[in-house]
Amino acid sequence: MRKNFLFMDTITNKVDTKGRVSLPSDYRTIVKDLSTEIVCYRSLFSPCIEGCTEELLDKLANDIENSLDFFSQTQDTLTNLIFGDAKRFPFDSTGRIMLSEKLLKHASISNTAVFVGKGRKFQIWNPQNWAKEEARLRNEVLKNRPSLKYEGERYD
Amino acid sequence: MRKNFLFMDTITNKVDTKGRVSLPSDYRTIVKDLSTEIVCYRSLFSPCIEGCTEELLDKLANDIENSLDFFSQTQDTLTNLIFGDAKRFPFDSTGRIMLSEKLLKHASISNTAVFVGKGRKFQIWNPQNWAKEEARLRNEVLKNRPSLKYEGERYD
DNA sequence: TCTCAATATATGGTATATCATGGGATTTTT
DNA sequence: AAAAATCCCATGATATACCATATATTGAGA
Repeated sequence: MRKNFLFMDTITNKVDTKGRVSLPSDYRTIVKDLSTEIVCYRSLFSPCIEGCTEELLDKLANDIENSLDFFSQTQDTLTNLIFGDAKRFPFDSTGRIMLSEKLLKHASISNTAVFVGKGRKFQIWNPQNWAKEEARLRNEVLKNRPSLKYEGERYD
Repeated sequence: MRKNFLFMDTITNKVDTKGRVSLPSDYRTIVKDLSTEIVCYRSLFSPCIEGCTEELLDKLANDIENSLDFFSQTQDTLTNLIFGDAKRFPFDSTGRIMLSEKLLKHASISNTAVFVGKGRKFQIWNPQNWAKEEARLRNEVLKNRPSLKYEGERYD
């Protein structure tokens, strides 16, 4: 897995009538040396779209493949949901992608989309929903400061 | 195993009176440099058709052959069933395949087929059945959030 | 610190290419 | 000879590529 690339910052862009949005240029440069597309899917737990490089999903596919769990049930469930939903979104020379109806609906996005960096991934939110969610998250963190455990290999 | 090919997304295509279906173009490009056919077989656990590249089945055969795994006996049985059922389905210049009666019946497909990406594999469902199955899976995931953790990365 | 020019990025609109699908012609199978 | 499978062409819908304009960001000079 390539290191030193992180989706960061929060950027607000317009969605036109055809569903086109400019992918923030910072995000584009992350992918550029590999390809000209990004992968998006409906978040399983939030009303937003999630995005990442195909590289990340490819790694997931590999790990599953090599775990000798070709027939495992849990793998089955999750791979169905993630790969079944994920789709490549190529961006043209002007840097736009065309989000599908399904994705836009899931995130309640119509005119405006907010890109929120999340490290190896990013999310796309409806502006109002993101404002609320961010407030909620900040509040939660203040209340019970969670530990960022490194031994357990969880960084989220 | 070749990198960077993933069956993704969910695509709905028609099955015409002759039994022809367009293999989604994204799926075709995955196979194109190798061949012009895809392998399909009846899913062992769901009322759907499964598809993959011949390459993947080849890898499966190899893995079983070289496995010292204690449970490989079970894997062996399952593999037998798959190889007994699997068949190559060539697609023509317009990208269509003709699924067999046996497969269509197993998945209860008549007019419409839904292609569901699954990483290195994909599935073909009856539309109603897939809708139900997807709902079920999403529900299950929401109830008891399983972790898809591999070497510190989270994919969900 | 401010202003203005230069550059990069975002957005709107239009032309072009691609894909799914229907139908007919040709070949193969039984 | 009949049935089935394969191939090939035509078409409408839709996504993609491209060009043009607007907006924002950056940097230099005062």
